[in-house]
Amino acid sequence: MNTPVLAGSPATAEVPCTHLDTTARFFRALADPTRLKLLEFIQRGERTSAECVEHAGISQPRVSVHLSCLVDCGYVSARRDGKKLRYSVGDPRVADLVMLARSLAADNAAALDCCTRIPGEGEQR
Amino acid sequence: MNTPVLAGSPATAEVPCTHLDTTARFFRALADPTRLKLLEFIQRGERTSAECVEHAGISQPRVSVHLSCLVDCGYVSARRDGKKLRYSVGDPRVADLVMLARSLAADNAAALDCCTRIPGEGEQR
DNA sequence: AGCAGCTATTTGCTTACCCGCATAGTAAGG
DNA sequence: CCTTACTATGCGGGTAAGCAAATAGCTGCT
Repeated sequence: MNTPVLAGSPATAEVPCTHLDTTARFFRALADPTRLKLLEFIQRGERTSAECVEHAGISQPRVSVHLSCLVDCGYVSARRDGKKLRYSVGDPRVADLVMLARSLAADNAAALDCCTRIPGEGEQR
Repeated sequence: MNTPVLAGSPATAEVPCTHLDTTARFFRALADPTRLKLLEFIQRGERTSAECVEHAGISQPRVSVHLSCLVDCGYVSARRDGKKLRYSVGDPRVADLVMLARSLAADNAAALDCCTRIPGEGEQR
């Protein structure tokens, strides 16, 4: 399967890592443009999967995985409505977090662009 | 997809999609336990690279890269003091962000753990 | 039950990014 | 200058995680 974010850490598997590891995973869930897009989309109103698929512009399976991840991580909740599932954001702190991040990111947009690639090794294709 | 990000009103307004990539990158910078650890370390007081290396417990080159990333992303700023560079956190919003994330992550720790695991019982690949 | 629509999982490939080790570059001080 | 201390970059390897496409599994309606 392909649970998007989060999988076992490389060298730090069973370390009594306090919140660091958890928080890092938490952030990683938001570190993907697609999930971020979906989250903000759902934030603006309850959405069905189909709407999410269309909004995200990627395949349904991918969206399904991303949504599952967001649900698992507690960002959004799912509710069945007939044949469909409807997703919504339950925790108001999520909005705060995103807003705060957007504010900071906007202020450092130029620098962030510069930081696109950390090491700067072979890339391209 | 690579939009240059046009900085709009931070804490207000509608949300264009422009910032998505930038914000994702912003979160990605915090999606690593090591960087998170360094950030919180620096948050508690100005630190030299050497102190960061010792605190992080990884090689100096790695720490250098992580610190560069944090600086590039605007989380911390560097100041030269004699031969050394001293790092500190300038923006109070950083602390807010981390605290908010920790709060949310703590509440969803179980779910996050679940998302961490690989679905199949056995091995992955 | 059987069909149709919606959602989740599997497979295979590719890229991103973590690490340590070795080394190159640069700013201070003698 | 030249040396030394500090910081940054290059290389190679390994793992996580992204995507598309095909497919399996549910759920509700007729």
